[in-house]
Amino acid sequence: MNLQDNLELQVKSAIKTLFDAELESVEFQATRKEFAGDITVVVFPMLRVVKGNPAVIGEQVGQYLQDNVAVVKGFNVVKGFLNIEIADAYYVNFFNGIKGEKNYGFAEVKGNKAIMVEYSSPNTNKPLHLGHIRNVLLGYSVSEILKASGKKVYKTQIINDRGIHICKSMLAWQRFGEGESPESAGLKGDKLVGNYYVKFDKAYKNEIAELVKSGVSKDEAEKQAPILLEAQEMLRKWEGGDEEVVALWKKMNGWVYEGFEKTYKEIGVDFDKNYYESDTYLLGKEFVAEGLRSGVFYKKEDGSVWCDLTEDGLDEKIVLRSDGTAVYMTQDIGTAIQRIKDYPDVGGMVYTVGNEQDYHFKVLFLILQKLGFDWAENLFHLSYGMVDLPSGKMKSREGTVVDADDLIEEMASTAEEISEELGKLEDYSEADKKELYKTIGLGALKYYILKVDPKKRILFDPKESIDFQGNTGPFIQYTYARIQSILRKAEIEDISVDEIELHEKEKQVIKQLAQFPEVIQNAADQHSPALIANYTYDLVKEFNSFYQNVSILGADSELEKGFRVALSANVGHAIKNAFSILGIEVPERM
RNA sequence: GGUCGCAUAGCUCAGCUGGAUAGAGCACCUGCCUUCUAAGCAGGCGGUCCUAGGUUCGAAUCCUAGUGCGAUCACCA
Repeated sequence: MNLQDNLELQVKSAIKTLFDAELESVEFQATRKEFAGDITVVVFPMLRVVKGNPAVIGEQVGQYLQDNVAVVKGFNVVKGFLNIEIADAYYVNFFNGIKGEKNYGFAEVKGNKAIMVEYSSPNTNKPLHLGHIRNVLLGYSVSEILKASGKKVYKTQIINDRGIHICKSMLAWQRFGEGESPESAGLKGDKLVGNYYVKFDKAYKNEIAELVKSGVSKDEAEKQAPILLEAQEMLRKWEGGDEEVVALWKKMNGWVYEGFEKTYKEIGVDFDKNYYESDTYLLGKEFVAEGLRSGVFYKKEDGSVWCDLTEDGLDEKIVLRSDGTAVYMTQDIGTAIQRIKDYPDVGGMVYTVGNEQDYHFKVLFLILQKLGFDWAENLFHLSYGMVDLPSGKMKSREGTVVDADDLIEEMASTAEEISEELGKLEDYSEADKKELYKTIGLGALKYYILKVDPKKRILFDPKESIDFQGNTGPFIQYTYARIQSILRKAEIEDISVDEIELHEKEKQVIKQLAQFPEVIQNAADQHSPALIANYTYDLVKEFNSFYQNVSILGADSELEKGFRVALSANVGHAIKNAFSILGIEVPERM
């Protein structure tokens, strides 16, 4: 039983004994630094069942605890706050319990239901950008956090491989490409296809301008531009299975997938399974027909199929066009069902998608419930805020995007500049240096994005580079590296320490360490890597303060030295584990 | 217009189910490298927690209204 649970029981029995009253719960908080004590009981809520002066009640409860609980060695009362001092032995004992535990913080997998996390849903007509990076980092981290909290997790993505967007790139390539390929151009496939998407847009705009000049209204021109009509025709051909179009579609999508794979690999994320909308939209259609039979949906005169959600406070939603073709919703219905078919142990799903789609997912979940799937109760939209630039939204067509690959490279080269300046890596090989710069650069980027609450939007200014000092990834990596340095030098056998007087800084570190498992559970419940990031930062701050104020290798006794080395090692494990569920690597040196 | 989200120091962000004098980092200012890596430590400066009401012993936190910003309400995805 942990300290707080134990104290809760004791406080309850104190109230019972002293005042013959029943307490529902006890409110605890960490004791503020300016007061003596380790944990604080808030007396005010007790006034509901015990009448009296909170300071006096605090005194009495405090005395009771001191008399009856071994680990309570003292107390003081400030206003309605009972500050309890805990004996060092408790913390030493706790530490001995977790000493050397490499997996500290991680829970065992329990239950037989798995969660599927979707965390990427790219269109195949353009490369990944900073917005995708946030999406991917968030989802990957939430997957790892869920695993660490004891859940079985499948990671997946949905690739939006069909539709007018890819036809535009295909058409532009046909027209202007002259057979260009990633190999011939020396370009990543996604970049190449993205270029043709931009080329399409240029040609399209030119045609609109021409039409407007010849007297057509702008609205009309946007609808009539020949190149657009041709792209639409191409989409129809694709849906009709036209061999030539399908072959081109396969070829260009293949280029894009290769490019995506490279980027994912650079970022360091992976998927257990990929889904393609071209595979799942048909299943969606089947279930629309099914829903039509069961009365969940209804058909309008023009043949389009709708779901009436007005009773749920929402609007009517189209699930199938009048010409019988699928809409976004159709595909998502199909994809969800397909996933459960493929993985019957999945009991819930998490969709990592931007908050611009809040409404869409509200509707999707409701429709799946109406269709009667029991797992539809356990769907969660992990909705995150957009990443905006000072100039506003990122737009691929207008070239105002921060490209994912470029950004990762820039981060590494910033890390290189800083490292070179500090000059601590003289004896490193070029290859090792390069590896390290990548670790640090990516660490900075990932931490920068993950430390903020997912639902808040991020304003990213490319001119102001991401920090490497203070509350940053590299700061935490640096602390880890210093710990490893100590461990390399320590040459200490495993010493068991039962009785030792703790230095204040040591106690603070142990307290912080003790919270880790709970923080993971919290982060899992709230789907928030930010909680992990902030926790890690606090832990590292405590450790650094300890490190700078207390000599570890120069401790007065072998016993103390051994204890401090072991404590440092455990902080190292916690940092490494915390960062691993953020998807960030830690270096042995830096 | 309806709905949803956000608003805390000059900037970037914490603040858990309501609890003590609202915390960090960056920036600015002071100290600390002859001792385990100074990407660090110790300290200083800096706040109308958007506004107004309400609930409560107690509100940055909960409720109501308003303001500002963003998103969304397509036979687009």
